[in-house]
Amino acid sequence: MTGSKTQAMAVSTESSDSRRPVPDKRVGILAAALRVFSERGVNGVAVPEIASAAGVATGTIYRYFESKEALVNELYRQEKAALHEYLYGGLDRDREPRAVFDEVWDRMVRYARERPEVYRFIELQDHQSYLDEESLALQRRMLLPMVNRVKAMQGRGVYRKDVRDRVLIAMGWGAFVNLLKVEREGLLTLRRKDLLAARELCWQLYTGECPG
Amino acid sequence: MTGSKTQAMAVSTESSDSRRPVPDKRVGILAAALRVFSERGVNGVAVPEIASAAGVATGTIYRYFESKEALVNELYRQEKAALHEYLYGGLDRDREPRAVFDEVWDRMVRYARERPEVYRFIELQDHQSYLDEESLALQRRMLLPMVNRVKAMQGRGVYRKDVRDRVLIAMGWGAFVNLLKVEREGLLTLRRKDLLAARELCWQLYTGECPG
Amino acid sequence: MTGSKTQAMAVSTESSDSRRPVPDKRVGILAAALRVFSERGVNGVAVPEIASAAGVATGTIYRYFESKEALVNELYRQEKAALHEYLYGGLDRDREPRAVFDEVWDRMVRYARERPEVYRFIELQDHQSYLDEESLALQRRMLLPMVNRVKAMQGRGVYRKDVRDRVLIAMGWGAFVNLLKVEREGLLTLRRKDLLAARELCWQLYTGECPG
Amino acid sequence: MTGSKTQAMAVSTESSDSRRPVPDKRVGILAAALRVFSERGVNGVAVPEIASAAGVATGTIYRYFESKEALVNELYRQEKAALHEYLYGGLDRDREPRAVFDEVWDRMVRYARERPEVYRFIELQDHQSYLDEESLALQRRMLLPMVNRVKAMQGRGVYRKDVRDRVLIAMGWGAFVNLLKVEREGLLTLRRKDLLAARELCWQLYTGECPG
DNA sequence: GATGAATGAGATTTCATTCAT
DNA sequence: TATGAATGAAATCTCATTCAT
Repeated sequence: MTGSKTQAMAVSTESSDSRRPVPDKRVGILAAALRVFSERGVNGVAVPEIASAAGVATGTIYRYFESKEALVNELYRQEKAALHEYLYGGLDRDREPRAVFDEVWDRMVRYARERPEVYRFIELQDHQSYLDEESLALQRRMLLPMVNRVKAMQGRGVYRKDVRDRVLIAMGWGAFVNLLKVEREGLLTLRRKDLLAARELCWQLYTGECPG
Repeated sequence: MTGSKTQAMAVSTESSDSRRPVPDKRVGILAAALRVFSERGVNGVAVPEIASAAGVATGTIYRYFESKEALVNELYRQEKAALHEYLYGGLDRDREPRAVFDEVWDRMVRYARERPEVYRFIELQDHQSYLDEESLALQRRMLLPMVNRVKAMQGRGVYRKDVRDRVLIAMGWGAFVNLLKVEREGLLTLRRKDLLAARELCWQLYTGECPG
Repeated sequence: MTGSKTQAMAVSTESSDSRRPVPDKRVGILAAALRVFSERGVNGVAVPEIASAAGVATGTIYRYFESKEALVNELYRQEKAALHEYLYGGLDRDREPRAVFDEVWDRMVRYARERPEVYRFIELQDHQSYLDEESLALQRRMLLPMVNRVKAMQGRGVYRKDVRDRVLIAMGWGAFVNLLKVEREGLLTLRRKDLLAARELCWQLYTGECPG
Repeated sequence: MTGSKTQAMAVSTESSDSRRPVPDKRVGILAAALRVFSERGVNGVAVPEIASAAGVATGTIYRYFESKEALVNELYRQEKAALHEYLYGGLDRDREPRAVFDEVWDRMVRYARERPEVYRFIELQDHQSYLDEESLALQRRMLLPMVNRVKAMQGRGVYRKDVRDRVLIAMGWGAFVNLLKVEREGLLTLRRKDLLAARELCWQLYTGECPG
């Protein structure tokens, strides 16, 4: 973990010594839970449904997780961390601000396309009552690097200073996430052009630059 | 009781001296439901909890609503319509675009301060499975005037044209709503200055204008 | 009550001194209860439904009857007694046995046509758990005159002696009542001819006579 | 699928050595439901009571039946079919009409002795509102062979022709069933002699023959 | 007396969790 | 270890009865 190859390390650790063609029941359960939770909410899904979505018996869930609540928390933390890693992992923060911004935005879009359930799940409101202190702490911890990045950019005169860092972040994130939500609800189909325009918009929102 | 007064009596008794002194049990139930739903989600609240929040017995809920589902739909439609009315009711759309924009934004903020549960409830994801066709139709119908307004502004060269109307709306609304959500989660406290800055930001987002 | 004009007496008592165009709420409630009970069973009807069928408020039921159970018992006793009176009241038992038999049978049929709900209600099984000791006693008491009549007819060599009185009665009554039930279920429509044939059959059942 | 053994194996495993040693929870629930329904009516019994009569937990009922209504229908169809099979199964209809009649009657009596709850349950009125189209169709279908038998006997000059087939059946069945009902109500105890006499009576009812 | 909204105990049904196999 | 039937507490909904007007 000392070097720069975080991702590579992770991969080699993963594949370790024995061929693991079956990605472990625990993983399958979490994946299935993510799928059904993102569709119908945490409270809207019964444990046996998670089990059958995962192709295991109900009881098996309880061999891997103490309770539904524990499963929800674990899933939340895993997906939150994975998203964070996907967005910021191996990011070269020394490049041009705009390039870094575009890279992160593109990763956000790519992730939304690859694993749309993740955003749905993370933005769910109805798991709030399930989340334990550790999950809430993670939530806050994950925010910090973003805040620091924005602060730094403001300090360097790249991002606008007339709006507080957290306000900028909240609005930028909300704009992006709601775009996905609206598309998911079928009110809008996002084409390549739209996404580029939205990226541009967001950049202007952060920096205060004008179009054109 | 011999003359014509019977009716008059009844009427005068009815309207008495104050506006709606009895707020009606139905109204109380809806208000209580809004409160508890916005806190723990629709699936997270049992009917007896709604009842006790409303100060009535469980059975009373069912005198006013066919089922929990019917209650959720009615509440959704009521709040959606009330919000819409609050934001756009009596709005003078012929004033300066910026003045109209500011007015709507200020109403959004004011409503969020007066009735914070409404945004929480309306933005909940977990009532989606409860919503019937009528509610979904309302959802779509409510969007139209907004789209038309944006289209008109784009046509008049006020709002930027390089971003599709629905994309603009989705991002603007998402930015605002997430600001509230983040505040609610305790990650941020919005001061007067922040809200004005956010308004400015959003205007720039719509128009493409530059700060300063 | 000393004379023979029982019926006339009853009528004159009924109309007494004041015009009673409204036949008393109590009577209306019992009538409505009979109607709905006979259709959906005692357990299948809620008290407010009885009330609305009677055109009174729910609470009014409880001004006239202590409970649903009390209402059921009263209705049962009233209808059982009324049926008994209709079938045997003022019957001249000294006429030809066959004439008496035909008369009773015809009354049974007439009553079934005039007030079909009565048979349905009385033959219901699901009020058994509601019936109190008094109702059960009436049930037994009502049987006695029939048993005595059959015994007398057996003694006079009119009805067959090779079958016990109560067996004869049970079978005759069951045959008649099931005929009505089957018609009610829509499996059969009883024409005049069928009813005469059934009467003949029943007479032969009681007496052992042959057709023709 | 190369050999024939797969199936053969399965079969021999299936039938093993003893006749259905495990009477299956489903069967137990149906049996318990029959018992309690026949005593207090379908509407008079709550699901937990069925459960405790069956020696299972309440929730278990719902693993085997979709709803109380589904349970009632299944039970109804099962018992109706079983009764029909018991009465007519393997019957040699080519024997003397009287012998066939006696055989069926005796089976009716035997079944009433072995499983008295079946008649009680089937003749209940208060499950009518529960019965679905399939059950009602079965009801009608089950009647047909009886009607055909009676028609045939009338054609052969065995049963009387002056009474319509369905009227004969309704009266005969009603006579029998009410005999049982009266006995169950404690108004009568049926001895062997009574049952033989009743059988004779019923035969005469069908044929028009005279006693002696 | 009459009303019918309100009540809350009880009915039906669901579901997180356990446990015998 | 995995299974999935079984469990019973809790959820949704009904209804006999009460009581303020």
